[in-house]
Amino acid sequence: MSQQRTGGPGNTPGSPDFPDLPEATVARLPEYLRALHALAEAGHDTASSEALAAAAGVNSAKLRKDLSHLGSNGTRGVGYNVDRLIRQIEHVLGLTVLRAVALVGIGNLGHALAGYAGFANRGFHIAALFDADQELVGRLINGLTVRHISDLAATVVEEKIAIGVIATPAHAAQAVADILVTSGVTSILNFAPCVLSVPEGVDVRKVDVAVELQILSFHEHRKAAALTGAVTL
Amino acid sequence: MSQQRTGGPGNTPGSPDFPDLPEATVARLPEYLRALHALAEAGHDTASSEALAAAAGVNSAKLRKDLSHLGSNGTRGVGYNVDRLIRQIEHVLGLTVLRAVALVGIGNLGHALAGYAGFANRGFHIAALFDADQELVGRLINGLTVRHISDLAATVVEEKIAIGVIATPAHAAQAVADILVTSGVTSILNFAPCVLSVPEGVDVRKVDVAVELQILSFHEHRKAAALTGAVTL
DNA sequence: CGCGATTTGTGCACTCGTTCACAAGCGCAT
DNA sequence: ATGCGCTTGTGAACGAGTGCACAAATCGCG
Ligand SMILES: NC(=O)c1ccc[n+]([C@@H]2O[C@H](COP(=O)([O-])OP(=O)(O)OC[C@H]3O[C@@H](n4cnc5c(N)ncnc54)[C@H](O)[C@@H]3O)[C@@H](O)[C@H]2O)c1
Ligand SMILES: NC(=O)c1ccc[n+]([C@@H]2O[C@H](COP(=O)([O-])OP(=O)(O)OC[C@H]3O[C@@H](n4cnc5c(N)ncnc54)[C@H](O)[C@@H]3O)[C@@H](O)[C@H]2O)c1
Repeated sequence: MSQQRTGGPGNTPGSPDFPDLPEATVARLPEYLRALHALAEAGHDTASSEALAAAAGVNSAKLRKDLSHLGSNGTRGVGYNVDRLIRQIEHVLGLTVLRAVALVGIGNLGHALAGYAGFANRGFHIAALFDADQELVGRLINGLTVRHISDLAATVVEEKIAIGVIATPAHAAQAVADILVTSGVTSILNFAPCVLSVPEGVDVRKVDVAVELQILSFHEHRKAAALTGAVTL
Repeated sequence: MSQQRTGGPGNTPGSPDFPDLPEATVARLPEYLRALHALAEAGHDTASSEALAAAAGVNSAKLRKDLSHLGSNGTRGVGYNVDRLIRQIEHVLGLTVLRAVALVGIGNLGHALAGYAGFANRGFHIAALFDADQELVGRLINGLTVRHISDLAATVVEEKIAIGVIATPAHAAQAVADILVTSGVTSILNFAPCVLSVPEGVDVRKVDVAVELQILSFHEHRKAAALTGAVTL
């Protein structure tokens, strides 16, 4: 029943330190962060909303409004201080601590994720790998030993893991989610094509490649129809 | 500059055959499709909006409204005919033809995608693999030979490929996108963490795992703040 | 020190999406 | 045939998100 967005019990409408942002804004902050890192690397130490918006692929008015939600960070007539804004966004996203992640299901996709360098640069540390297959348990992947799923609970506590990634087949995903939640994980990223049911207070996000392709397919279909339609006109 | 959503030139507001759906609805149809397949496999040949909504992880009113956009497909007092609805949604999404996909960048992630069985069941066929690395070119992966990126244009035409998937490092993604577009691809799924600039008429969708984790991180941070806040209260 | 060029922050109008609540429609049992 | 219970389809109210357009603020320069 319960799924995705879950407000806390008290549902703090906006603590002093924490301006509780619109969800759409939250979803774009990581993009801004990436764009800012790119600009910083390119030597800019200041960036206008126009420049930053272009780098992040959004409209500049939207970017300014988004940033205004985290307080005034820019200087009129000048733009935003790149380093300062990076720190600001990282603070808001809770990326000042390196977050430990558990990866469950070390198959095709799990292997790729385990070997992905892009996590470390973006605030995450894969702390442990799990699988149910005894063939895999004990194997070393990218410096980490695959552990049996039955060790998950202990490891989650030990390594202070709050985020779990599910890369198992769909039929196993709910069971894995239950284990994760029971072990104390409160955020899940699910690659299996299925709906997960989790208690309130646990956040779930889903990545489904086939869904993305199907959305593209729809637009392909529409474009083709528009074309043949134009011909018959 | 131009990016994502691009209406056709004539911008058909809604052809007779094609009710041009709200984008939010389009994004959910694949979920409904998956849920329907699951129900069909479980032996149901009819499903109420309530049941289907639960299986797809949405609210039933939303589901009914979404489906009403593709015409009346249900029977009052009974529900939806599962098989009929599957066909209907597949038709709307343009999944009645098996769509050919080109995969570019056969590294860590590309390997996983190339070996993914989940595409075939959901309307897609990986028609060709490309990489710039001569070491990889010629290698056989899951029954497909990796070709050099310079062969892309010819292959796209030959195999009638309209969708490209980019799984190269970010610094190569724009160049690859340009090649894809020049070759005639009109839809791109981008796994590289960067913004792509494409001409109008080309659709781009992006999957960024780190972004998903960062959004989860935000909510983790918020949950933690709410908790410590409650303690000090 | 004042002025013009520039860029932020935001009020406002608008579009898009969600949810409620219920009338209309359907099948079944009697 | 008629009525009853169930479920769809949808009008209407609401809420979230977007984009425009401009006033307020800052800087550099003369
Ligand atoms: N391979 C891809 O590129 C890709 C792309 C998109 C989505 N996915 C999805 O990701 C998931 C994994 O895909 P894959 O190709 O890696 O599959 P896979 O079969 O290669 O790997 C699945 C792994 O999960 C393990 N597993 C099974 N049950 C388990 C359990 N109860 N606890 C712990 N581990 C368990 C298996 O031992 C196996 O190692 C699937 O749901 C798939 O649909 C994969
Ligand atoms: N590995 C993951 O799990 C993962 C997860 C999320 C996102 N990503 C993203 O996906 C992309 C690929 O990741 P990866 O881990 O597979 O990297 P990788 O380095 O293992 O593979 C990249 C491949 O792209 C090829 N390539 C480079 N330039 C090319 C060009 N111009 N034309 C064609 N091919 C070219 C390389 O030869 C290599 O084979 C990256 O952008 C990464 O950020 C990866």
